[in-house]
Amino acid sequence: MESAKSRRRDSEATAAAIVTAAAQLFSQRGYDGASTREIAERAGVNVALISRYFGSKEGLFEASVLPMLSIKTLLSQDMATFGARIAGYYFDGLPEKAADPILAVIRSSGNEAVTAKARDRLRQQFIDAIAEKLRGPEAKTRAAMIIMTVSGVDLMVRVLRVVPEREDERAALRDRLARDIQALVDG
Amino acid sequence: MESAKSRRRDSEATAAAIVTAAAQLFSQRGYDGASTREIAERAGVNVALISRYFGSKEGLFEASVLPMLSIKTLLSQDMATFGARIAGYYFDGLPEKAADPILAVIRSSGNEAVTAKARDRLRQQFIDAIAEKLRGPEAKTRAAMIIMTVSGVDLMVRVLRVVPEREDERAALRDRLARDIQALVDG
DNA sequence: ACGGCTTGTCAACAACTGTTTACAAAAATT
DNA sequence: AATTTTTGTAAACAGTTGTTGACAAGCCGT
Repeated sequence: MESAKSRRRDSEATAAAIVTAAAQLFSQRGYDGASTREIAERAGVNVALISRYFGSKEGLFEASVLPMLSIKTLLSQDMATFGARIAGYYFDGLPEKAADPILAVIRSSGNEAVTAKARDRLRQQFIDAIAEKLRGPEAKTRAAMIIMTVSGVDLMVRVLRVVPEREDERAALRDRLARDIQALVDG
Repeated sequence: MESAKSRRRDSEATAAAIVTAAAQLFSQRGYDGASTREIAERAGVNVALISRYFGSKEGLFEASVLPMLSIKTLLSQDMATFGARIAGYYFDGLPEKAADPILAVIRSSGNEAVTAKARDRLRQQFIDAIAEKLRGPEAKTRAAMIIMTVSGVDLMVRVLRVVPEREDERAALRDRLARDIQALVDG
């Protein structure tokens, strides 16, 4: 993170620092927009170490963003409150700077090589993972609808930052979102 | 479009060719990913003409992508079939190469200057435009839900190309999408 | 304290970026 | 027909990109 001079030499720690910085910057600027030099600088590390530890920029993307593409934590809790939890995540004080793998994938989608890698993981870790948790008919279809809706929210709220200005309108949208997603969960 | 040599000199026509090529490439690769040289090459035109006619790359983005950010045509028809038309648009033979302004904005979202310009237009031309067409309570909220859902579909289908492999699953998803969007339209 | 291995630094590379400048060719105007 | 204005070309610019190779510094077992 900071002052590499003072830090004792530790390859694991520096590699981890690179991964953390990369996850943030890929989320913020996308794959092409985030330069290796900026990543290295934020990690308090020399640029050349990216090549050394991850082979290439693409290798770093795989090591930093792809492993985060999962919503296991959200799925591990009670599915009866899934809609409310999702809606709350996006509308109740979202952390602006935090690394968001969906954000990273979206902003990197101009790069086909990167997108292809994310695609499979997205299918497994999101749609299939959700479908498994659903009871009732058309589980796969409903899971796809959920992920489409959620990613649309992600897109509007986090990527484009198009949200209602008035507080009551925001609350209304959050509640509606919670209800509609929950309806898809319940079937 | 092609062979500029043979074409008679016509500033309007060449400017239009640049706009067309730009709309395609911005959609495909995003703002940063699409280079001025590639745009010029596709338009069959010298790179320097981009600066001459549009001032800068950003000027070209404004002139090519922003004007397309509208769904007036989809809103001008009978709103009772809105859901089905949207669903059909995405699931019945989508044209891979066609320029898609939403796609362009998504893929350019790493660039804040560009995103800011798109934000306002998106609010006006999409959310507000839809809200005007809706009858019943919570029109604005429902409009926001619609645009979130649709953009989520756009994201999954066009950007990440995550769609069900089996034909019947795709059809089920399309029908479900049509119904759910229509439900939001009807209130 | 010495050798060998790991970890980090520095400078350079070739390729590409958006933009500008000076100039040539074509068209319009006189 | 001569001249001015518009339209297009070519080359260069200054900057950034990802990656690499040679080298220095730190750490370890002996």
